[in-house]
Amino acid sequence: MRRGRSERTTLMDVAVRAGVSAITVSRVLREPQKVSPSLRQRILDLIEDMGYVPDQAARALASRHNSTFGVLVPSLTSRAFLNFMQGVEERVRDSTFRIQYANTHNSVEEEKRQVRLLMSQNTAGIVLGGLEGLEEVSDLIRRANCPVIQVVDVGIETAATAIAVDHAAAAEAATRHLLACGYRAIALLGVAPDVRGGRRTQGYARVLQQAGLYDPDLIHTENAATSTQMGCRLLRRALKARPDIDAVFCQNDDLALGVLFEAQRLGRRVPDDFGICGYNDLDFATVMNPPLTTVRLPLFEMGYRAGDLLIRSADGRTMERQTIRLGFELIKRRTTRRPAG
Amino acid sequence: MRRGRSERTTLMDVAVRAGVSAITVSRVLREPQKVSPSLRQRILDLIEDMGYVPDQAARALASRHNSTFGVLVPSLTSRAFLNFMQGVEERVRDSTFRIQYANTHNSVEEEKRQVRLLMSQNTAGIVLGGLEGLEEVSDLIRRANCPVIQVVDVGIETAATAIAVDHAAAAEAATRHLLACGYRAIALLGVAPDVRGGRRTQGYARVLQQAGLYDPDLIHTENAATSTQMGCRLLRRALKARPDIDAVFCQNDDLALGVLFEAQRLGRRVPDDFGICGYNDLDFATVMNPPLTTVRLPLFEMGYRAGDLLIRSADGRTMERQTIRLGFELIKRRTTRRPAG
DNA sequence: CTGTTAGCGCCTTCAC
DNA sequence: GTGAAGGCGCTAACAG
Repeated sequence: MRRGRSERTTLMDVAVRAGVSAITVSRVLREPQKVSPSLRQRILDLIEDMGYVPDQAARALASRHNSTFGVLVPSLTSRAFLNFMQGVEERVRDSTFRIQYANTHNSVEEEKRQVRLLMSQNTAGIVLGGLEGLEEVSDLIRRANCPVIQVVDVGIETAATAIAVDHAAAAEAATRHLLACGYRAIALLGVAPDVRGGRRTQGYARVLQQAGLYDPDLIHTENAATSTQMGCRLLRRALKARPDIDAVFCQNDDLALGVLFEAQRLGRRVPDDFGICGYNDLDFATVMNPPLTTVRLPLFEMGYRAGDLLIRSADGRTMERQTIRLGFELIKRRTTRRPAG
Repeated sequence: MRRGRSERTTLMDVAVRAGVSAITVSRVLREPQKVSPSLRQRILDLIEDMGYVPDQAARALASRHNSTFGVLVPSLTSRAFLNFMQGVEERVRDSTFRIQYANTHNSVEEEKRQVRLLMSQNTAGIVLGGLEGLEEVSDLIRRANCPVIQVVDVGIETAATAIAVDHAAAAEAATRHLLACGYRAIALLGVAPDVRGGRRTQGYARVLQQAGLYDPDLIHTENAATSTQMGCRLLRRALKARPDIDAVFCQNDDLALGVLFEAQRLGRRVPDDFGICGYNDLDFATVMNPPLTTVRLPLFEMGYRAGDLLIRSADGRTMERQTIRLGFELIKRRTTRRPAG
C-alpha cells in the first residue's frame, strides 16, 4: 500500500497543466494578491481538480520555517493536562498555526526524544506542558531554534520562557486547611513518578512536620497511571498502615473521587468523620455528593497563555525570556468540615 | 527570539569537522554497520558535541518517507478516546515510529484540514480515531499516499482499512436490558454533534419504538463538550419534560456519573426507583456507589489494532483493504435492577 | 568501507 | 504580474 503508489501531484504538475511556471502556482497559495485574478482562479481550480497538497517537508526545507507547534504533555490519563491542552488549542485555533501533541509518559528519556523530534522537524514552537527532566532538557532547549514555553513550578530556574505555578504552596494551603478543620491524621495519596506531585508532597510534609503530625506511614503512592480505582486502593492501603486516618489530601481529583466512594463504602461520614481534599478542581468536583474541596489551578489559562506566548514570539518579534506566575485557589466545598474557630 | 538565531548545525558541518563527506555522517546515523567502528565513534562524538539534530524535512524530502504517524481524534474531553490513544501508543511505542495527535473538535472541516496537513507532511500513516465527515474525507483518503486506518461504525463503507464497532447494536442491547429490568420511561442523554452518539441514539430509538415506548421528549442532548456536570443538567431537563422517567441511558459514563449524583440528590433510589446505564466502561464505573451498568467497547484494543495495522502496512508490504470488526459487552452492575423473570 | 553525483519539491532572490 | 536560476539539508544510486 505504500511505495508502489502513484506519485503525488507536485507544484510542477499543476504549473505544467496551467501553462505557467512553478513559482506562479506557489504564489497563488502564499501571496495570491501578486497573481492576476483570472489566472489565480484558473490555478485554484486546477489545484482542486488535481488534488494537489503542498509538501510540507519541501516547503519547510526551502523556506526554513514551519507552522506547527508541538505540545508535549507527560500524561494523557490525567485530566489536568487535557484542560491545559484545551487552553492551548483555544488560543491557537484561529491562527495560521496548527498543533500536534505528544505524550512523554512521565519519562525524561521520552521527553528528550520528543523534543529532539520536534526540533528535527523545525517546529515553529514547543510547549513543554509538564517538565520532567529539567536539567537534561535544558541543554536541548538552549539549542532549539524556536521559541519554547515551559510550564514549571515556581522557583525553578528555566532555560526558556516559563509559566510557573506554585504546587508546593498550593499543597501547603490545602494541608493547613485540613488542619484548621480539626483533622489530625492526614494522609497523602498520589502518583509516584509525577514531578509536580513530588512538589505537592513536599508542601504537605512541611506543614505536617511543623504541626508535629508528620508520619511517613501517612504517605501512599503508586507507580501507575492515576485513576479513580487507584484512589480506592490507596485509601485501603493507607488505612491499613494507619487505621486512625481522618482525612486525605489527594494529589488529584480522580483519586479523590475514588476515596469518596471507598470512604462511603467503609461507612465513614464525609465530612464529619472523614475529610477529603482534591487537586485540580475538575468538572465533577462541584456535583459530587458532597461536593469536593479542592485546589484550583488555572489550567486552561496556563495553556492559553502558553499558546499566546508562542504565537507572539513566532510572529517574528524577538521576545525576551520571561516567567509568568499564576496563582492557585483553595475551593472549600463540603468534603471538609467548616474550620474550627 | 526567532529568526535572528544562530543557524542550526547541519550534516555538512559535522562532515567538515570530521574530515569526511556528508554521506558518511548520514550513514553513521542510519546504517552504522557500514562505517568503520573507529570513524563511527569519532563522528558520533562530534555529533554529540556539536548538538547536531537531523532535519526531518530534508530527510523526508530526500528519502520520500517519514516515520511519524498522525492520529486524529474528534475530542479530547471524552475519555473514550484517551483509552483508544493509549492503545495506539502501546503498539507503536517500541517501533521506530513516533505518534503525533491532533484534535478535530467534532468538526468535519477541521478533520479535513488536519488530514490535509498530515498528507502535506508525508506522514507514514494516519489513524482516524473518530470519523466525522465520511464522504468528504474519503476523497482525500483515496489520494493519500500512506496507509489510513479508520475507526467507524459497522455497516459503513470505507475508503480505507477500518476497525468497526457496532454502536447501534450496543445501544440496542443496553436499551433492551433496561426494558428487561422493568423500566418503562427510559430517557437518553447525549452530546449533540457526536457522530457515534447519533448511531447509539438510533439503536435506542429503534428498541423503544418496537416496545411502543418511544417519545422524543425522552431524548436530551447538548451541543457542548461532555462532562459530569452536563449529566446533571440533562437529567434535570429530562425530568422537567417527562417527570415519570424511571431510567436513563447515557451516551457516556461521564454523563452517567453526573446522573447518579443528581438522582441521589433528588432522592431517587438507584437502582430500585431509577436505573442508569452508561457507555464505555470507564475506570470509575466499577467503584461508584452503586457500580455502573455500562457498555464496554474494546477501546484500548481498537487503538492497539490500529497501530498494528499501520506498522504492518508501513513496513512496505502491500496490504489489502480490510475491515476488522470488534464486539461490545454489556456489563450489568448495580445501577440497574436485576432483570425480571 | 567511503565518496561522487544528482535530485527530492519548494521557496528565495533577482530579473524582466 | 511573471519567470529563471539556484539552493535548502539530506539521501539514493552508483562508483571505486
